[in-house]
Amino acid sequence: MTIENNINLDHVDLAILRLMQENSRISNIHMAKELEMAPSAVLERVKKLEQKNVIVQYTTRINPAAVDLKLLAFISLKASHSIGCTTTAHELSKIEEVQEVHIIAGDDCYLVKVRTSDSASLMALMRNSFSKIPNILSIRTTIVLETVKEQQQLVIPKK
Amino acid sequence: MTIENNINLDHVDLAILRLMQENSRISNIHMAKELEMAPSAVLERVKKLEQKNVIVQYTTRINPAAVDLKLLAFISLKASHSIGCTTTAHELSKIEEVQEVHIIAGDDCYLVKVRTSDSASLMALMRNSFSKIPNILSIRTTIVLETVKEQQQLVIPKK
DNA sequence: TATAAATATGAATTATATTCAGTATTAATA
DNA sequence: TATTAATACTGAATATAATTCATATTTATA
Repeated sequence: MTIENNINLDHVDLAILRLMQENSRISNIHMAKELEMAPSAVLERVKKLEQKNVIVQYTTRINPAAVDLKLLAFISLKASHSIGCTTTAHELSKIEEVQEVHIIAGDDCYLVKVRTSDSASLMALMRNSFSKIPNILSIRTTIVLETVKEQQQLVIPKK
Repeated sequence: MTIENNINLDHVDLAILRLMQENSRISNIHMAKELEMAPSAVLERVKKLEQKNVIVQYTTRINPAAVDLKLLAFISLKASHSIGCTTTAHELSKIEEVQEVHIIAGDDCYLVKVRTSDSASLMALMRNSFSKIPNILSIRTTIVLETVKEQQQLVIPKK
């Protein structure tokens, strides 16, 4: 399911992905016009992209401020290797406010992206959730002052 | 357009956001059943959320490996303050492979998220794009070995 | 409480997704 | 290269869903 094997996307597939990445609620008819083919053919390809797990999810980007998540922070964590790396990573993943967990190369072990309403709730989160995870040696928090670009989309290659 | 003023989302709005975040292609009828109200009423609320810029975009999450973007990296940049902070940030934003640009507190100035196919193309990117930006004092690259959680979604508050 | 504004309903209409049989195209194989 | 098999596309028919709108209900405000 997760691993892709014999994926071979042609330029039509890539064009579909580009369109759907830009607007997942685009109609088949609109895409079909754009691509100069029948709606049913487009639909067939989309279904195939879903099956092949090329398309992971149709989602909605929400203004964080509108739902009171104004504080964004990146947290670097170092942990002792007494427990497996993925074990700790999964502990981190369980925390609701944690949006991303990456295992990274270098001195630190994990890089975590967190959203909270404000610095007070970030503090609370550190105290109540992060500190509870065993074998963590150090925590370094980087507060984001301003986000200039946030393109959750991928740059689909030309060909 | 960007700044939210008198936004007041009730629990129905939040429920809609939760559903659409999970699946932006969910039908109105399905949502209406879930929320026990008429499809037209749901539609009206959705349109309003779009207008209010609470809903930013309907997008499609694509498996990065499927489009040959297997390398994820975070890059910390320090810059001299000879030029305004946002100027440099916008230069960084122009780079296609750059997914996110954050202005951060602390010693470094910027945190940038980048996706490329492999380390070679990351190198090339550094040489051809990042190095071209004036007044950059230092660059520190963190390679992601494995992503354990990648929830681009926000945790919509209960109430 | 009276009035206005906002929100909801449900039926009618319009638009879109989905299905499917037939056809074309492409790829594989002898 | 000819033949076959597999894959992809088309277009019409059908099913499903979005959208509109007149009316009703609820909520907020004077």
